[in-house]
Amino acid sequence: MNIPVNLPLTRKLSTFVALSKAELALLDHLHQRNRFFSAGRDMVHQGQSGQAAYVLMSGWVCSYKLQPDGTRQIVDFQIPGDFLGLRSVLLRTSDHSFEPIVDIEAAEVLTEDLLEAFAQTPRLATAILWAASRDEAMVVEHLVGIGRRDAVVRIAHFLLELGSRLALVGLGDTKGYDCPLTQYHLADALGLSAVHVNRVLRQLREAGLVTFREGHVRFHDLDRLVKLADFDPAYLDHAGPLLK
Amino acid sequence: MNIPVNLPLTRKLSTFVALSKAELALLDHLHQRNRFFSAGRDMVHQGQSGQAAYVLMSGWVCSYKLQPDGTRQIVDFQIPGDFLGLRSVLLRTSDHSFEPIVDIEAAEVLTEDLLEAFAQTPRLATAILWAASRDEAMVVEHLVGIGRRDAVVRIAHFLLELGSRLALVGLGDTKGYDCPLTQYHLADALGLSAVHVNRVLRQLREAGLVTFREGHVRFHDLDRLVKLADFDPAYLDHAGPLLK
DNA sequence: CGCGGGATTGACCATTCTCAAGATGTGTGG
DNA sequence: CCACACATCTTGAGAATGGTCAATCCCGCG
Repeated sequence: MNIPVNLPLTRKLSTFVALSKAELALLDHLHQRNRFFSAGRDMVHQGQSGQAAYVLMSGWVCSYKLQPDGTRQIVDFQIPGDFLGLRSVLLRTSDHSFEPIVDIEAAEVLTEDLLEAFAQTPRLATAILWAASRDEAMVVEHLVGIGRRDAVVRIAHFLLELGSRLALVGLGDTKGYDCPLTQYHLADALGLSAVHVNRVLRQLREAGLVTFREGHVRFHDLDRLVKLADFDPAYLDHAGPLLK
Repeated sequence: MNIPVNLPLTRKLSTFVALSKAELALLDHLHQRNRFFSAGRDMVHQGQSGQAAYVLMSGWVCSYKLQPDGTRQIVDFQIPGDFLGLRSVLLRTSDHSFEPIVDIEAAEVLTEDLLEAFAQTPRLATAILWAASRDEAMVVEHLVGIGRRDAVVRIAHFLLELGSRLALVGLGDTKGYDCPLTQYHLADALGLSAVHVNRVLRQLREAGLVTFREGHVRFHDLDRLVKLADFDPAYLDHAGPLLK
């Protein structure tokens, strides 16, 4: 019996807790029921029916809220290794929609399996709750960004945060990463207009800091970019206590 | 043995679940260790030491994050009946600070007491998790507001949301409510400058919609204000499933 | 070849910010 | 009781960040 350690979720959690063989096997077990969703077609889990959560295996998803006036605000992006609708199991979910940005593969996690896993290994439960708490910290950081950072810093910060998250699951490094988002996605996430996103991206590119183009993000001068964005990945690490 | 039903938390939870005598007593038990904090003096629970949560009994608190450049973003306000640092018990807390806006009274909740209460009455646990989930929904709504609403709608929406929350614990009605916030608080919460907050408040006042003055908020034309702000309290109610 | 989604760019506009000057009110020390 | 410091609120003038509208380009696809 071989235990895959290449699942993105496993990889992510392993960064923070050294998981035992049994725990790895349990995680693997949670990844049995794979499902596929098409880009652009909303996969809304709401209320009664949405008793299941998913772990994103490949592809990108965004969770967003639509305004009465037609504009939308993207609350968060999910990348491989992230949960979708975890809160609808643990707590009760808030009412936003999920839209796959590209075709995705996701493992359906049954509530009962998850709870059983929790009961069997408290360490795994801790690790998963850590992940949930990290998601929350990201939403808060997102709030701060929109409220108190100008467009340039906002976009720089966003690209760096994505990079950190992707690196954690092996989908990026200090050079850059693949990124299927359009400039419209950035605009909806960052509270800007697409036109202005375009202008700021050009500015960052011409300053030799970072390129966002043709599905790739390339860091040209990571140090200067980090300094410009005042990027401190502390809220993503959350290391400390959990390593015990 | 008398069971007080006037605790703000009890009042809040009762709106959504009919609590039994035993559950009411348990809630009462959670409110034994009262503590006081002074306005302006940060009560930061971070990491190791902060194993306790509080239930705010009276007064207002805000949770915020400081930026490297000195500006701050207020993430949320807590009013009587709200938890402070609940996530540091259930999950792991993110790293923002708490500051009492006025002198406050708060009941310290020990982790063990809370977990015991959860074990004894699943219904109470559900109710408390509902409250946590509602807090999260508010942060998301806050994010949407900053990202996609202009200053007038933003402020109108904020004042209405506060009104709804306060009404739930008996501290306000459709006429208005007492509110110790300064215009600087509004600015830091809504991602605006204090000067502009002032101008918008004047505008709302002169339009005969709402007055924010001398520690009071008065709704002059609630219907028109709700319409202007596109205010839909759905995300605050979360009724439905929980009433079963 | 024509169409549609995304990216670009310019010109102009407006919401919101910054700076600055007062006004008002409250608490403290003299 | 007065004077002063300090916090809060107000208002004006000018600047700026970011938005809207509109045209164009590029490219993959049926």
